[in-house]
Amino acid sequence: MVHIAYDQIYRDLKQQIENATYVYEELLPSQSQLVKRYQCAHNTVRKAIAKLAGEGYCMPIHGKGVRVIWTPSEDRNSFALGGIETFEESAKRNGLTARTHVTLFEYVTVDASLADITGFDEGTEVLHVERVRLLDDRPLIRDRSYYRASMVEGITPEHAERSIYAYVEEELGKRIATSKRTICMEVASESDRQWLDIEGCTHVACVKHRTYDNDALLFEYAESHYHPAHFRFHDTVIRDKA
Amino acid sequence: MVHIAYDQIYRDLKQQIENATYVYEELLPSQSQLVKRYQCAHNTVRKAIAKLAGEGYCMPIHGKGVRVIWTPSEDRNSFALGGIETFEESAKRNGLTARTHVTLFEYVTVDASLADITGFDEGTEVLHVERVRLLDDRPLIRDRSYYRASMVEGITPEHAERSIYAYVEEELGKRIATSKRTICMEVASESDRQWLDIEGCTHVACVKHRTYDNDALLFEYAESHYHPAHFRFHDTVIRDKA
DNA sequence: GCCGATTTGTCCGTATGTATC
DNA sequence: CGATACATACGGACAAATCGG
Repeated sequence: MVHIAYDQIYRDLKQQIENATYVYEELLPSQSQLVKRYQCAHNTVRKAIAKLAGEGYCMPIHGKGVRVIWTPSEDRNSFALGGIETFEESAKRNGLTARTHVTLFEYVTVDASLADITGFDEGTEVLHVERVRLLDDRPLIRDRSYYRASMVEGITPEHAERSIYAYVEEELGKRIATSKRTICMEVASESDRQWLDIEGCTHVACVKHRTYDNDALLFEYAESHYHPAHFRFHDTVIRDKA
Repeated sequence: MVHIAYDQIYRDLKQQIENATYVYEELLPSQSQLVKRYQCAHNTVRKAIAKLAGEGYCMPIHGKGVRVIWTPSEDRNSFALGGIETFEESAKRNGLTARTHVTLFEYVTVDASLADITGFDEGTEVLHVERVRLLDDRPLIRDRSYYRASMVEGITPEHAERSIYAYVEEELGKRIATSKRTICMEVASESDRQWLDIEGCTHVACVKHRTYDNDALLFEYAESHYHPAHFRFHDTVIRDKA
């Protein structure tokens, strides 16, 4: 007997919601019906529904059913995982072409203050990379990143021009797994004014994140400064029943 | 036999991580050990760990163990569910007192353009409330909200001065369940300049959200405009294995 | 208000697959 | 290769909420 993965059921239902097979405010077939349809266990269906609910497609109602809360206008597919619009998507949305410019590429040793900011232990060797992202030659995002040097061996500025993640995943066989972020607004700094095209903007959107590799060890700390007009974030919150 | 809820295990482990019983980069006891300790099923332990992982406390590594990735400096308790710092928490963090001022309280019928923005059907009766949140008498957040009128019957401006959520949950017995958000930066509008203390700021942080009640029906649409210095958001992203 | 059918929510115990060491 | 540890799935049981008669 071949198992139908919960992920299959998840993708199937997701497509049917986007297809309008099941529409906004409608109830999905009951879990027991889905169990029959997919010839699987109760828990397997539930896992698929939980994933859909976490992405804002539906919402289970105890004793009643699972209601669709997704509308066609929400094209969440165009957003990458995590909710923040990627640079390329922002480019596409605005009909522009994207480019990356590396402004700094050097190895440093983490001191006390940098340790506090980045989360790397003092004394750790890290690669410090600064990049500017351009849309149609307008510089709109500035990244300052620190990578644990032992995890990006053999990397060159050319890799940084393209995608460091791609290098790490494809060349080194590592996987980026979990990321913790803080989003806030910051007063535009001198460097922001120097590198970004933010005339008439007093503030920039700032995303700070710590990223862990497939071994759950801190791999990267980064701060991204966005032109206010080029930052968007999507999210779905499910409230606890406590 | 009394069942030990997965939520108990979740809270227990969470506390032990915050207690430094298990510390950063350490592996938690294996799931089979936890099964013995809590006298429960494998799935129950897994559900607790999944919840912790979703909140950035730990990260399971296939074939290896579950690693703690939480550090004491992350006081995520001070943030309410959902990652956005609440008004009261922001007040506490800055040692200030919070107050709410209702600037508008009227019933309207949803027209086409409002329907597009809010997600309510055209013709729906909604309560339009505008409020300003003050910290030590400095106005820093402006809310424009639309509530489905049939879901907030009997509400008064006095309720809005305190907490509409509290009224809805305690008086009407409704529960707010799921919320979908978009975060972006917007150019400060005339109203923002009129009501908020944002001198020297060209932009405000803007959070738009649609909230669904315990019946999974759209209950509220709201836009909150934040003073740039008073907006913070926390998040943990877990990457798919696809 | 009560009862019974339906539906979601939680948990158990077991089996098997897969990655790490 | 074997032992360990996480990942997925099954089938059954019961609890809790909803709804209609």
